[in-house]
Amino acid sequence: MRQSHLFTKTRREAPADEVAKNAQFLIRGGFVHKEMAGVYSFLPLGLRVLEKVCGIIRKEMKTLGAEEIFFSSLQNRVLWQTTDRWDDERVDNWFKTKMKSGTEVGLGFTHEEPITAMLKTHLHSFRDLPLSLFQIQTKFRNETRAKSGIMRCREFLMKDLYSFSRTLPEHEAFYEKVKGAYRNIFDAVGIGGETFLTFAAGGTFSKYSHEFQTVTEAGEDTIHLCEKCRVAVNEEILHEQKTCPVCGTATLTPKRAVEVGNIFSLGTRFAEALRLTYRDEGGKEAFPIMGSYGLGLARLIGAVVEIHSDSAGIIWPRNVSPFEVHLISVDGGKEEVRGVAEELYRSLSERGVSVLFDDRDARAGEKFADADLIGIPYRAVVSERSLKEGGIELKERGREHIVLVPKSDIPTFTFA
RNA sequence: CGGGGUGUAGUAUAGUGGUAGUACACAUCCAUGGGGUGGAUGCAGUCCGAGUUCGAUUCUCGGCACCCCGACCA
Repeated sequence: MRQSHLFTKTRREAPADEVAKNAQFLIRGGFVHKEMAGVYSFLPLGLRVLEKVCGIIRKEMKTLGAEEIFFSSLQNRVLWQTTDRWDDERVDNWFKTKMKSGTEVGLGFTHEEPITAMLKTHLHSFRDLPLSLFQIQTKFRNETRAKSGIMRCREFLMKDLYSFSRTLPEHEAFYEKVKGAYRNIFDAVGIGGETFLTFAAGGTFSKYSHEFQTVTEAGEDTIHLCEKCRVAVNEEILHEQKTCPVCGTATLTPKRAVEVGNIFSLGTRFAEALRLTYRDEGGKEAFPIMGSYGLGLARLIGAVVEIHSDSAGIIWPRNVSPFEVHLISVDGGKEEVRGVAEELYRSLSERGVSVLFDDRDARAGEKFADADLIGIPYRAVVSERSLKEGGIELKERGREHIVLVPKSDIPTFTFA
């Protein structure tokens, strides 16, 4: 893409009303736009990052055998009354509104109810199980206080996955597989090293639920980390779990962290309340055992920015970068320099390399500063100087080392 | 939800009970062309409402919005 066609502009200064690094860089770079407190829209660069993250998630969901769906945001009040989750006394972060008729509807903050209810139409036999469904969809939560930039929003994208199993061992096996899938996702987006499986408050059907907490000062939870086992205990259950659940040590280090994902065992609570049953091998009526697995996309992106950035801007991990290469033409209007840059842009594009081509009529310093802010991992510079020295300069974002690639290598050059 | 704070141009900020200033951005021009270049000219603003006052962007009250701390976070 030509940067001259990119409608977003970078900003030199961070907005006065953002303190979180993730929001400051994402807004300065033109990735997102703030609509109101806790509500952010995605702009072209941000959307490209989002699509990369979605791609990584979809791949892992596919490996799990989950099928993708896309449910509505508007929710039927009767459904949620059935499970006793409509009352504001029970769930206080609902956004509710009314139809013209006066009938109340809710904006979904999660989707156990509608998905369970839908399956009454499609799930009848043990042969239909196990089954897992996921979506990447907008959730609404009426937070009393939005904070930490894009980390705690009132409207946000969530990947939510729901599993339906016949037996407890079958459920537990899937639950463990999801842990592995989540690990792969965090590794792929570049926060695997800072993200820890964390034991948190369970519920009716299990002693614990599991959270995936990414250690960062921008987080709002406190976890107690066992450095050896690389698992943690959420402070909220520290009164009942004072030691590492894996090795038993009491030497735990408190850390600030953000919950990027969580997984729950739900048992038959929703299936029973909504009367979702199937016929088992013996022809008897049975309830499927459910699990629910969430992953906040904006939080994930926010956490990546918090971890992968320096004073100049973002340093995107390759897998989530909006483009693979930032090609900068420092031509000052000189035809021969521009010609080489255009040739390189065409050559890379033809080979399927995604390139942000800074073809703007701007000075070198401004282009470099923008490139550092936007944070694409590879930077290629074509200039009169580089051509005189023999070719094109290549540099990795976040590193000082520059290599010179001969112009003749352009048609075949690949990034390591 | 409790406590605290802030609303001035597209952005970041200064200031004043009496014509609102600076920087960046933007527009035009000249010079320049490897780390946000120099210069000239131009465009653009006091959150909304009420009150006090001869006069309010400034003071008072109300509203709205935003931020921070805490509580909350199926």
